Amino acid sequence: MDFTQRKIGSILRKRGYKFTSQRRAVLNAIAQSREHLTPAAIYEKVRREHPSIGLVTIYRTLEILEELGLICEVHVGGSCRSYSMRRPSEHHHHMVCSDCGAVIDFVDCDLDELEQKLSQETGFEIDGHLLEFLGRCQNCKKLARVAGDRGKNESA
Amino acid sequence: MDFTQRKIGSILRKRGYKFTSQRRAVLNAIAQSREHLTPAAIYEKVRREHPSIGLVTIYRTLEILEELGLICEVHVGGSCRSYSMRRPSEHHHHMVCSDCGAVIDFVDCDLDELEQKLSQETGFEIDGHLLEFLGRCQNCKKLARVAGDRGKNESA
DNA sequence: CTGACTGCAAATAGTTTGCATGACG
DNA sequence: CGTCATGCAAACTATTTGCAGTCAG
Repeated sequence: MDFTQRKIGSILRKRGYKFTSQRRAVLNAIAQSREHLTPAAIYEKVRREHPSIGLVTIYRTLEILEELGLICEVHVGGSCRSYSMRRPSEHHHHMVCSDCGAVIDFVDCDLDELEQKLSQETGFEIDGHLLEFLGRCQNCKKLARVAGDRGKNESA
Repeated sequence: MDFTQRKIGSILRKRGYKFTSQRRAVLNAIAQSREHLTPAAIYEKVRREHPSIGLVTIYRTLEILEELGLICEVHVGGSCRSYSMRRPSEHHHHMVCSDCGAVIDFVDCDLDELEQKLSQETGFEIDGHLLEFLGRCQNCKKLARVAGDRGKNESA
């Protein structure tokens, strides 16, 4: 992880926020998961080590963390509010597994050229883009193949 | 518009759905707007000519229209549930104006190469992608410039 | 200490479901 | 005519807000 707890703490404090145990727990939950998590999922995770935490706190913490750019949203696939850690200052995109929800980041996108072309053609002033690939990760692909071999009769 | 009312009617009927005046109205509302509309916005629009329509009907109609591929969702920018007409059978993407909400479609995306590369590197089996550009359309750009010239003091 | 943070309960907003009536084909 | 669609009310889910007690700095 590129952002250490310590570093995050100081980022929060610099902005006048406090680094409470709840916020630490939320951050941990997100950082420890390679998947993107919904507020509810984060709540469940955090509750294990912090049974008294309220869902409200999750929402408020997510709002702050996003404002500070410490986490970022994932869009593809149903729920529109899932979060994962952001690698510092990297412009990046997501590849989302539609089966297990795993998210792989990648940096590589050659959209500048397209961006310029579109900008010229349409007169748009382009601020940014959202690029996400949706598919199946290696693991789920394997699992699906096995299940497929076994379940050739019960195909719905 | 590439889908005529008539054609849409027959598409619906082919699938066992009926082409009611409410569905026609919803379709009209979406087709007549170059912007993407939220269910609530569609509701308001449709109510003008169809005061007794229920919001529920909007939701149910949108579900069907999306299932049939007649409309498609836009993601970028706050609300996660906005719809616009889909040009038939075109794989396309959106350019969304963050000021006025205008959506311009474009077809051109050279992501196959990137897709293959990512697929090889990560083992993902990629099903599709979501690509949206966010920016300011020509018109809003102009307006902003004028406002900016006038309001150089009152910048909030 | 003091202001920011937390958890609770309640308020909102957005979306879905059950049901009796009404309209399409 | 039968089936699917509609509109209403109510149920749900997700998210936000108000408030009094609590905690970090």
